[in-house]
Amino acid sequence: MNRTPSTTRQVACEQCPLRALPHFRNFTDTELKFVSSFKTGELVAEAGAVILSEGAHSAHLFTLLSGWAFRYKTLEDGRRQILNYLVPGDLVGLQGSVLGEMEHSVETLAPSAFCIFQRSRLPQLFRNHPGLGFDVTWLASREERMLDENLLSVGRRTALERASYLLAFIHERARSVLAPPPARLLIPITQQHVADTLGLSIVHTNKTLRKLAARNLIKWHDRACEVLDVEELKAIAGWDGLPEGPRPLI
Amino acid sequence: MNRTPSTTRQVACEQCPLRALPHFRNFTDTELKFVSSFKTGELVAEAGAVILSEGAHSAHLFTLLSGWAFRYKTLEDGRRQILNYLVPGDLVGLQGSVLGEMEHSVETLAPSAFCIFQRSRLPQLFRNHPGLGFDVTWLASREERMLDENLLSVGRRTALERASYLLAFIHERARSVLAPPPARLLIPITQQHVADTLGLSIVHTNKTLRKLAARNLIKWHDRACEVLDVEELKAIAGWDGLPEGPRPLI
DNA sequence: CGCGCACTTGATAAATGTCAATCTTTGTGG
DNA sequence: CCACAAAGATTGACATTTATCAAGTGCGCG
Repeated sequence: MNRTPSTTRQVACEQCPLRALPHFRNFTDTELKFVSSFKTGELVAEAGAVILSEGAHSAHLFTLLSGWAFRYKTLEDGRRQILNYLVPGDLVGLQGSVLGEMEHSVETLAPSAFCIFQRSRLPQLFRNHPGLGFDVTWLASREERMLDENLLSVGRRTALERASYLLAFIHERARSVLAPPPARLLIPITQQHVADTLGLSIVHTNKTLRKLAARNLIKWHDRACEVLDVEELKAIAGWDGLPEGPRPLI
Repeated sequence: MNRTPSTTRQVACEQCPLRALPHFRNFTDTELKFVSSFKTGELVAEAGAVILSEGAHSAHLFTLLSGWAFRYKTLEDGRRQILNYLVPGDLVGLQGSVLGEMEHSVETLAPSAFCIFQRSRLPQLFRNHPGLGFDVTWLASREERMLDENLLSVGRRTALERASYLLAFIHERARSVLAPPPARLLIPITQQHVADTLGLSIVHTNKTLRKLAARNLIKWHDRACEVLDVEELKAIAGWDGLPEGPRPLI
């Protein structure tokens, strides 16, 4: 789970395939130019790579360009809580700005590429591009809303509701950043990931997922989950879905 | 639980008693002047007042000036999850910026006063005072870190650990914004609040709190909790405490 | 081929929830 | 000043959910 990632050359933001999606708001040329200069490189990693590590200092912020990853924290005895998942376009590492030391880790779920930004240039971003500064805040606020919902889920939903919410949630997030919606969307997670997100044991998670599968709402593949009926999952969880207008991409 | 709050006249930020505390970073005169003009009024409310309501549109941001409050979400059938607590200096309402509609509610726990800001003037803040813009992001990021820890707690800590963490957490936060540390600090919550924060039933919460009381770590008063031994609570939870450097106050 | 990892499953244990009373404190009205 | 109501806290008995333990299956890969 700790293979070394590698850094490669930069691809210009102006040609970023993500940016073309309707999901992301249009940037002005000036903004785009700055973001492009803000980006200092790319990080390519295979599945299971730890990109950021709890307790470590990191000089970087990352935006997931392609692939899948997740944020998590652990207790001393190894208990792990997954906090959220990253889909392409998600910015991560901002939390470290508060004191420089990361309080959570980030690990990839699949081969992934990240854009690398220098944390030290953030003040410059705020100074020269107030609109982008606002966007960063907007993204932080959006992450907070997702955490609120996850907390509600773990604290107050039943095991079946939690699992339904989680899979619907990830599915919706991934859908929104996939160019041509693929025929089948396989979420590359194991049941251990699901368990660590829901705050359940792996055995109980398995039994819960089987119930969803028995109702034809999901299909479990090897190390991957396919959502067959998002609407029914959302209904079980009592969740309305993500309020999605276009969002900034930094 | 729904008494009408009332709005009163403004008190200048330059004389804000909070700002004098070492806990808050110093602002330049220009920054202070802007913040003061950014503030358009004050909201005074008694205990149990709903300041922001899930689903509603709010044109305002609030900073808690004095008192206590909490953020929460509810499911349709009434299950409630408390997301975090507000102590003086905390900014709330930013989340609504993402789409205008609040996705959580805010309610007071004690007689409280809030500074009122116009959400519509946020862009001006970012444009004219990049440092303050960065501060807003910093605050959002800090809130996210607290949520991460709460989520870890609810998802992976045992009932006793959760209760220990929560009380130590609230106690530390309140301590840091109290001018002369008072001899006794009474946290004005009911066991129902604790239950809704920890994701436990009220009965089990009661039994858990009694264990902590039996060990002389806390003392439960009428509608209030007094922490007697923070360090031991932190040890039980395996929590290191808040990394507290000075923070901005907006 | 055999090992490791993910996934399954049944039996049992432990944690937590629900129900139903009781008790205490506080506030209110007579 | 007392009676009473309401809200919060407490407790025991019991039900349900979830965790743990222990095996097994199947598949991919060296």
